[in-house]
Amino acid sequence: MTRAEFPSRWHPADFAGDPVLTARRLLGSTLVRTLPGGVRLAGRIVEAEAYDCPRDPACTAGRFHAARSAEMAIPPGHWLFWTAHGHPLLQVACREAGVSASVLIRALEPLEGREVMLDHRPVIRERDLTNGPAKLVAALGLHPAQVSRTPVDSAGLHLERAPALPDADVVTTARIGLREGRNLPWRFHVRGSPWVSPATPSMDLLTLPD
DNA sequence: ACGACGATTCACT
DNA sequence: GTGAATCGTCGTG
Repeated sequence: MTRAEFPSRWHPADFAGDPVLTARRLLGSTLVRTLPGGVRLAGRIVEAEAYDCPRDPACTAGRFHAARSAEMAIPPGHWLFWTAHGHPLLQVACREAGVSASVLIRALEPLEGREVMLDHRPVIRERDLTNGPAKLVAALGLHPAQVSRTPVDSAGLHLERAPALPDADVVTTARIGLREGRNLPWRFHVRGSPWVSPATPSMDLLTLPD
């Protein structure tokens, strides 16, 4: 029963460390949603960001994370949803329970279940299907109440591990949509992928302090 | 109870 | 590129 499955899955214990390293390492892995009937919706992770309180200005300066006790209580390796502008965003809790650290999955390259995803989220241009954090949640038909707080190797939503991408295939940039913490290079995406979020081009050229 | 504020998206110009 | 919609969360009264 405990023999390794192939392809191997990410397990909760894999998220006990630094969310920045984890976000980088997650690129290339596959996010799989298995519908009740057994149909698989899957996408390759091509963009991810890290959040890491309290050293993260995006959290501390703001009173934001501090009071979201429900999110902070989530143990590492479990799914959670941050909401912004009314949209639920899929993340994985990192470090340890009680600490607000996480990886935000920002974009996918659709691999399986394209028809169903298009049904969930009708779009004109195919590339708009999953090229944003709230878009991929909609395309996969994820509902926070059902998924939040479940482990990353759950039957309904799990992660299939891929070999780490070489540095040459990864672009590191500042995070998107923040006021504070813009100087931190905590966003990663697959170089040249047409499936990353539209905000990418300008961010690529951003100069980061050392 | 009320108002301000986004870890976004969409429709425009 | 600019601006509006949107709604749950959080701070204040």
